[in-house]
Amino acid sequence: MTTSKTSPRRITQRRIAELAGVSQATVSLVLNDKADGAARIPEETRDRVLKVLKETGYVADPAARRLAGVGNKIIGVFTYEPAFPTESLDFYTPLLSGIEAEAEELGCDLLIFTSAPVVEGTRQLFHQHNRLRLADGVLLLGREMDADELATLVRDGYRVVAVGRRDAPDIPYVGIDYASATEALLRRALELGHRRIMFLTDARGGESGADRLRGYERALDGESVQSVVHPTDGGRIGADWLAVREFAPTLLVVESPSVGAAIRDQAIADGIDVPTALSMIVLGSPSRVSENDVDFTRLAPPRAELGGLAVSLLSRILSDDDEPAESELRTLIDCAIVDGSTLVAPEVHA
Amino acid sequence: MTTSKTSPRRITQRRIAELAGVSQATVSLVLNDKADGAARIPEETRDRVLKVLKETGYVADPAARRLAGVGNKIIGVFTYEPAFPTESLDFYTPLLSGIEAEAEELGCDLLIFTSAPVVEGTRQLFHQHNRLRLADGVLLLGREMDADELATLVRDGYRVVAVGRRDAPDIPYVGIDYASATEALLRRALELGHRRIMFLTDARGGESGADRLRGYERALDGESVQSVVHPTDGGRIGADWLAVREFAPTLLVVESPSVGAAIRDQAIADGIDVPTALSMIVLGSPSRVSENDVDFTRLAPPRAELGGLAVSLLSRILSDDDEPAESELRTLIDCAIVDGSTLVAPEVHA
DNA sequence: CTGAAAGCGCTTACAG
DNA sequence: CTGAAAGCGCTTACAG
Repeated sequence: MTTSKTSPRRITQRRIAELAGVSQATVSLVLNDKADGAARIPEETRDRVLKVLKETGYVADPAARRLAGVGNKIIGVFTYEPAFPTESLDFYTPLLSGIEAEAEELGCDLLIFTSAPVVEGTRQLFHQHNRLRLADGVLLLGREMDADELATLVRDGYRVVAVGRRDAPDIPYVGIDYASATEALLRRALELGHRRIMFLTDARGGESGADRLRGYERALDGESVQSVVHPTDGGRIGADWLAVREFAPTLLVVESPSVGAAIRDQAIADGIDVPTALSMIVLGSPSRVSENDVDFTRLAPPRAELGGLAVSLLSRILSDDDEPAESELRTLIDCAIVDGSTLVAPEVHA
Repeated sequence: MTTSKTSPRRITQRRIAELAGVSQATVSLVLNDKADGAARIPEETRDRVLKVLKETGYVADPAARRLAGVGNKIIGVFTYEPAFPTESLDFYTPLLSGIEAEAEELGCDLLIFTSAPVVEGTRQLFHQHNRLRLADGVLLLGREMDADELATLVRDGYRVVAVGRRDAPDIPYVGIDYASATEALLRRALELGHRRIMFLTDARGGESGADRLRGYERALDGESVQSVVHPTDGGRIGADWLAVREFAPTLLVVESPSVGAAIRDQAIADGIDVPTALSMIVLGSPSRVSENDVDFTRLAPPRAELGGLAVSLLSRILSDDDEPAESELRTLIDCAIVDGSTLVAPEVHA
């Protein structure tokens, strides 16, 4: 009768009720501070229940609470690529850091959907036995996301927030205003006199890549500039460098920090001085700054802040009393610019 | 009647049953492949249900499953310090990487208990509303853990595995055999002729710190060696370095990689060459190796592997058909030694 | 072979 | 002020 296949008969509200000599419902009421309103529980009873609660160290079964229809303060985190391998670390770690801090602040736990099977390098959100429902809401992280999948999520009533701007309609996000920052940085270069510019873009850039490209184009629009946009997958730096040499720009704009560093090494090796012979701008920052990094003139996206903001947006979406206005559902935050040492005026040729 | 305060009336087994023209129980049976044994469901019915299941993209509510008593493939992860801030990153990241990979392999999600309030730098495991119960089992990560708390966990029937050796009885763990590795490394130094040795220990070392100290002492036992053990909190490197200068060892053993790097900088600044004037051994590795790191002779704990092993031990503990033997519940794995460039024979003085 | 029913532990109207 | 009861969505004996 008292046996159980699971743990040594864990404690329930019914047991607490027995111990305190009240009904199980009363325990629930006390536990959830619903003791005001219609149901006023006398101080004395309340204290008795509270005492037993303390003594036993009881906590309500989250699964049961959830089933009974209350939120359980769990924020799902779905990363489109595995989050902790070293390759992804630079991208995800600062985000997760901000997410963790804000979740802690709000008293939320984080459910990381590692079970989603990886197909062709990308995690599949909807798989049999997915535990999406367990979370009150879900944060979506990744460079690229399938628009149809996002639409399905929203249609099925999941509360989600994407980290990073999304083209897909109806999906709330917090993103970084890469377009403006890129444009501002490029204008600075134009003012210095650069008129021959090459942009080494990241092949798998997603929306944020598109934004950076847009900023680049906006800055150059109407200026008489020789410009080439060259996509790279970061895998064949040698070939990329050859393309750079061939075009011979005075300014090289590189999307990815790691590609930027590799290209600069190539330049040095080829006897081309950066920045005197070739200025460089990088549209991002390595997450872990090591002392010996080149001090690139670059964009410094506030990723930790972004993660935190995504959590708080999601939590407001989930709240009853603080729902965000329509305009707050899709916002961009400013991207800092770091005045590094790799952007100078081009050498003047006769 | 069809309204709901939550999502747009999410789909349930009852709905699936209606659609397929069977009973709700049959849907559950098909879903869980319990269609053999006593209840044989005809292929035709089964297919019909399966078809509807596919079409609707139905997945069972994990909270309800959990409440009904089935495991839900969620592994809880409790970190005694916040996991993602930069300070903790070196310690937690490789562990999480291994944990993530193995969880993915097993089809498990990870529930990170970020909601646990931080008191004096340490997260409190048992707080009101903790969601420990939601996980099938819990992984415990951290340098130091409260023995009483661990005992409570086990007593309350939680299935847990600690990452790192624990003194507390009855608690399963996977740890690293720091004692043997430290001993082996020190013996190597002794063979080279070192007889004046200083050990800069980490103040908050926990069990693994104790193991390293034990290995150190075992190596020196019976040898005629001048030895000093000096604890540091890593905060006052200047003072630590003064202590080193005063004792003037030929070999300095440093527990923490970051302290090791800082001390070496001090040595260089003071004109003391490493390793000719002072050999150094570090009893750990920085998680992120950057090119310009000193190539310390050191221990290289396989942390990612450790994380993965902890997950698989936990999953075996949770399984019905593959429960680990008593002896497998508490195991240590070997720690690699890296032959760096900072350990050489001491200079011979007259 | 399949359906009706109990039960998992909670929350929350609804009666007393 | 408090208790009895319904219901959340499942799983799993137990009857037909």
